[in-house]
Amino acid sequence: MKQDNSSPTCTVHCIHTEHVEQVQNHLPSQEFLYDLAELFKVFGDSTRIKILYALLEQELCVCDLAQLLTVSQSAVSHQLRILKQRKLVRFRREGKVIYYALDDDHVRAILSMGTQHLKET
Amino acid sequence: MKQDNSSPTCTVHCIHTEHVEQVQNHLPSQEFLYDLAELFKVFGDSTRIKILYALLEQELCVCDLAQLLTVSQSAVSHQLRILKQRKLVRFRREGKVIYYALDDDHVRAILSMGTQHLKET
DNA sequence: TAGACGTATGAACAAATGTTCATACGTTTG
DNA sequence: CAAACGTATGAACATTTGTTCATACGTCTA
Repeated sequence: MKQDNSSPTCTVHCIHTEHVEQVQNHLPSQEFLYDLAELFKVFGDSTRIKILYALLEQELCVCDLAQLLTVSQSAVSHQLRILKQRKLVRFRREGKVIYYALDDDHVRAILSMGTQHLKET
Repeated sequence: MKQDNSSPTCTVHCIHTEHVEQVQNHLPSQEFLYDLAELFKVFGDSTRIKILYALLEQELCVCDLAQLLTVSQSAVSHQLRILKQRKLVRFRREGKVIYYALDDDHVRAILSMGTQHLKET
């Protein structure tokens, strides 16, 4: 996250300047790349992955998820909040119970891409 | 990562047992879900995302990447090691210079799925 | 073969992240 | 309306993670 223009670390020599410039022109904005990383970060936790896979099957309440994953209600709730923020899950209230479900078809696609990569490794 | 069978946190009441059991039967193995999370974790860092996007354009050496991303050679190298471990990039040596390139077509697919999700949010 | 250069890597440190604990909130029911 | 229940949330803590710094490794060249 830091930048050091003062020291000639290596930045000066080597370097295929044309390549760098060419790539630079085709690179998406810093902001976009940052957002993209933030999105994948959400998939980068096994508890959340399990939640997503579970909801892939059917909608579930918080308690169901807690039991299914054998983690505390609090932990699940915290993770659901993150998934909610990223618009990956949605919820509906039915009395005291809150049911969560997937909010996006891309979830399925992203998970399956990851799976394919793992299988071919 | 912990489990607490002793306390009746919530686990006892509520719970749609049939739902939980049904989902449980369709859930992939813990190990697989863990590996999947580990894979996405690699995509969950903006430096690595930038590297991948850059290599999407063309093969580059470590110095090129360092300059392109304005991070130190060391930092890039550490990140490349992680990408290598996950079989996301490969490299070839040409004298002193080492060129990195994408090693997998899924990278492109995964990035584009993420992009689509961001666009629709 | 010694020096230069590009790259890799281990240790240390700072920042980010996930869980736990305690507690608050919203809804239902007696 | 008070108690019970399912869920949410803030703070604290421990772990993980990414960068930096120093240095080692591998290749080329004088």
